[in-house]
Amino acid sequence: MVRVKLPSGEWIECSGAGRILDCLPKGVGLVAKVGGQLVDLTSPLPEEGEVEILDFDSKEGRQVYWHTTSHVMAQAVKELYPEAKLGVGPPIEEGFYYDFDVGDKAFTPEDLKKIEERMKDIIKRDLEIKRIVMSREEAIRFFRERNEPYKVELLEEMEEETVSIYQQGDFADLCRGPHLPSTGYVKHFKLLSTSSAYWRGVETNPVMQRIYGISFPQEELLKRHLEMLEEAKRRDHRVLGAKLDLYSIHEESGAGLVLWHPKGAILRKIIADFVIEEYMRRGYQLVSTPHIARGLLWEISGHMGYYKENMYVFEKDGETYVVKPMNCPFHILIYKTKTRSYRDLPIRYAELGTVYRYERSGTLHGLLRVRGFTQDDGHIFCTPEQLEDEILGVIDLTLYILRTMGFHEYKVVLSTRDPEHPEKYMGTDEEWRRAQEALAKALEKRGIPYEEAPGEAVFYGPKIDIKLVDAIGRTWQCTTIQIDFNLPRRFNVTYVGPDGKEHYVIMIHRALLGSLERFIGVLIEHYAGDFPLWLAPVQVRVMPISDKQLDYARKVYQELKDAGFRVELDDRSYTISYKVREAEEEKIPYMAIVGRREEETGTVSVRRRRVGDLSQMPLKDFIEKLKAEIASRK
RNA sequence: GCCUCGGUAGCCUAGCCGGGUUAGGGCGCCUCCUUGGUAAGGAGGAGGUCCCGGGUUCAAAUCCCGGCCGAGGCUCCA
Repeated sequence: MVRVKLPSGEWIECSGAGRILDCLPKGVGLVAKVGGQLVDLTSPLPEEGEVEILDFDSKEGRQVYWHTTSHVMAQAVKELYPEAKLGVGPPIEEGFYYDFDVGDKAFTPEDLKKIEERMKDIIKRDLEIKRIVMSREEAIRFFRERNEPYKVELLEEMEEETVSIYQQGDFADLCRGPHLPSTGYVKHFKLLSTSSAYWRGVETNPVMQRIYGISFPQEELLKRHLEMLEEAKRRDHRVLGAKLDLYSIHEESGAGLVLWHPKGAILRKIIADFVIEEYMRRGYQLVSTPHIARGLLWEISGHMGYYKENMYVFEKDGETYVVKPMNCPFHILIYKTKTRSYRDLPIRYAELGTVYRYERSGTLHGLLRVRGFTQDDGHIFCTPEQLEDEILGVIDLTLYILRTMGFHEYKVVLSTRDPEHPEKYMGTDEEWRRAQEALAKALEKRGIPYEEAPGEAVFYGPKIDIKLVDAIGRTWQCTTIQIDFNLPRRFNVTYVGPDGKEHYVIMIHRALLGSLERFIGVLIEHYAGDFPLWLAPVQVRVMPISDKQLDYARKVYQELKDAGFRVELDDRSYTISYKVREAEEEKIPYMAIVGRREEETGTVSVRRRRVGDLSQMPLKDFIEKLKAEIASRK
């Protein structure tokens, strides 16, 4: 007797020698979980114990669904282009892809249509998907016969002695599985894009053609997903950035170098002022350091060795200089101007430091990936005992800032060292143990769920990365909190302990917004350009109904300006409808409309963007209303 | 850097496949009329190296080759 938990939460009981699938109500479930292990619904029912059935509402269910769709796509491609060689085809965060070696060919949109048609046909055939277990040797022979060299290469590098192959009709793929019971399980799908990718992501390897797609069990879900992709396009910060007149990037001045226009510059200043003020409140001291430094500094820091490719280096009078790619060495030099006692620690330096890093041209992307950017950088020098409290402080500060900026959901990753290869890392075992523990404990104390990523730490220390989730569910990496065992040694950064001896400080690098450029890019997409009042580059536009009210409009404008608001006057001789339409499109939060009636009563008619007319009110009341809304930062 | 796709006025875009009058439209800009009460008032006008170079042709925005630039990916990362 086996207890089976259905996706609905309901339990049923099964027994017998059949497949798991046979005891389920028709159409229920995509994959099963037995003893923590995902298995095919077509696998035999265990004799006893519990089986959990998963459907598309679970992450695992979706992954299996997408994985099978990728096999269906691969089968369609093989049927249409028999010469295509299979690469790999996994499910991803949102959908799936499959890589093919098709020689010089590239898939066109018309090819995708053809492939989609063939996929529909394969789904209609409702081919049974069979799991076949064989020895690795057998599998190598199998794929060699089928002329699939990439599969053979994968197999030759595997350590397992037996492997599984999934077969549907004439199509077979090396695959761990599990998969859906038959191709008919795939319902609604769409091939989204093509690109090239190197075999196994290595530049010297052959180029393969990748096709991305997505699938859903209900048409409605597919429709919604495609709408979400449209929505993401609508929010593109590069389009909005131009439309809202925030910034531009020019061929003449260089790719990846941002020119902030008045409206973008003010947005940048509002954000910068906000974070600096908050830093000062929390015990940071502001420092400021130059844009260039002698090469010597970067020799000491080690960047000349392992980071040289990314640095802008130049010569003057036979001396090498470097445009700074980081701020930390400067902050260290400031720290080192005095002998520091443990009583002086922690010392927290902050700087909005503009750094320059050479990035390959293909990687540049609007504001999200640039070559010159301003980090909201900070370095904390502390003792090992202080580490946990400092991390707590940084986490609290980060969450406060991100929440204020309108982000309420996060994904947190704790990157730790690879326990198998401690020799790849700087610092002692004790330091690593202590640091990793401090990071984990701080997260736990705040009840923040996180994912641990062993082996993902950089060589100089463990780190916490915070990815924020935006209004339409996409994640963006901004915040990083890193512990550094390397630079204190290279620069001999120490403090005198209670024992009268010198000890290396613990150094924490932290950038909370990451960079102003990237953060503003994310912010534009998050709000779709429709910023809350406290961030809006223009908060109010005063609009006279006709030229007869120009004098009164100027007076209103001046009073609002004197009250400290970011205000504009639309003194053009256009109709009010036209001015309203334009202000709405420019996403200006408030319109102060003044006509004869307002002039006579000393009032303004207030219109809130996207809401409409809020009716006439005394100018004083409007000012109070604005002040309250700005103070709420909502 | 590599692969794919693209490049027509400040911006968006038709024309390109099947070469053939002065390259068409919209926004914006300028001038004039209009002074209008909450998402486009009307008329007129200016504005183009059709990315650049070469080739094919009687004829090239259109076809071919090379280059430059951009976008989407790969890779990397804040």
